[in-house]
Amino acid sequence: MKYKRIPDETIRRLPVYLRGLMFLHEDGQRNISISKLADFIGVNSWQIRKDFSYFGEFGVRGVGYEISKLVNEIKGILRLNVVQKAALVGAGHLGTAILSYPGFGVYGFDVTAAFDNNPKKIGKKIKDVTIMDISRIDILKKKNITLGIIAVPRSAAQETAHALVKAGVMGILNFSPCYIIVPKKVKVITIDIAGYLARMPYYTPMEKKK
Amino acid sequence: MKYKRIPDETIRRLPVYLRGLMFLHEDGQRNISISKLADFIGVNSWQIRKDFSYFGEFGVRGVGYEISKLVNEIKGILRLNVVQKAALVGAGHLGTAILSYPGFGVYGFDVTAAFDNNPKKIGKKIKDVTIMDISRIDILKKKNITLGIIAVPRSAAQETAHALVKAGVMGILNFSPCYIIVPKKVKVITIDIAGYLARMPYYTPMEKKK
DNA sequence: ATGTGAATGTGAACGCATTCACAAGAAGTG
DNA sequence: CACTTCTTGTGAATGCGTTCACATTCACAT
Repeated sequence: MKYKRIPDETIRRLPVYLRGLMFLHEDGQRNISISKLADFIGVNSWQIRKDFSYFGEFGVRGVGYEISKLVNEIKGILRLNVVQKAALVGAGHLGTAILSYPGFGVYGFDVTAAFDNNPKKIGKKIKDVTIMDISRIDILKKKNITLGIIAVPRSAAQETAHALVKAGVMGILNFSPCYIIVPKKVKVITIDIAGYLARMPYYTPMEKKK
Repeated sequence: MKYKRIPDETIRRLPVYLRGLMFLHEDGQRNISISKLADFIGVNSWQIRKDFSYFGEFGVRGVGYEISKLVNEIKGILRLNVVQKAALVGAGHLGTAILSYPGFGVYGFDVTAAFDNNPKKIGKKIKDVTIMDISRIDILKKKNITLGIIAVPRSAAQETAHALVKAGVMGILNFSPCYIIVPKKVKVITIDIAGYLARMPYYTPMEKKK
């Protein structure tokens, strides 16, 4: 394999592959061919093969892949083979859903800290995590937490991001529907939940009224 | 303007532009230049201009854009200028968060129905929406609801999708971390919340332990 | 040993989206 | 009215990612 720049799109797809493989493994499957995997997760087989080829040869020609090996390889690439700790800011409805969501654990994440600025919420426990006052955010440094999740109202998003960065966070998952400014070294991924739905009507032309 | 196929990526970005423009309008701004808008939402100015150019000329050369006009144009393209009704399936933590989330209203969506299969939840009200038993999903046809939001556990996602399609839904926003099979005419967008976070460690190399 | 079938891995071709460079148009100034 | 400045709109170039076609490798059967 020659060296080639790895497309961002490939990185975006790796968690999808990983997820599918882990579910298959849970169901008791041990080996799989790419075309079966492709059908299971709904992408093209050549796409998966190409994506893997950037990182090495994980399968055996003519035979297929050992799922557990593949899972470990992808985890290694994404650095998910160690537990990654994350902190949540904003314990509203969305924040609560995030703390209760089992999906993060699947990828090896542990949301181990939560903050809010509403005194009524401070001290409450959601799934083993006690909500702390936002002023105590510096604790992240001590706890060695480098990932932050923003689930605050839009108006507070920028200052929250700033506080997280100051507390040593290197990656931010931002659920506020706005652009936030951070130092270049910090990676931000913004998810505008409603924005995804907003594309839908474009693809689903209205039924005509009869 | 010659006709050109419209890139999917352009459609993906339109809600981002729309969101930014609406917020600026709320703040009292009436006119704007693309470069200002680009700074505000964090993309390149030529990207926005190119995206707009697929649909026509919305601005005045040398002058700029009238925000309200631009908002209407984009809403028109995305078919968001009429209220779009959506139905939620799964009233767990995530479902509750979605029902309470103000962001959908910004784009003109109204989540007007909610379903669950847990008898304990049936009849409860969350933000004016009463949760119904999933068996009553056929009501969507009568109510003319053509968008569905899936917030059920992964194991129930496929059957939920099937039920939604049978009830006449043409677009599905799927929060279950799995691929779901639907007829070709139905548009599915899957959001694996944790999957976004899973990319993060790749971009944020671990700090070395000292 | 040899042939057949099955699956992987990858260079090359292709196509699409981003980026660039510049023409076109509007307003303000002297 | 000429000139400058500002900003939009777009054809063309570039570059990146997807798709293809096929060489490669392994297992198994005979």
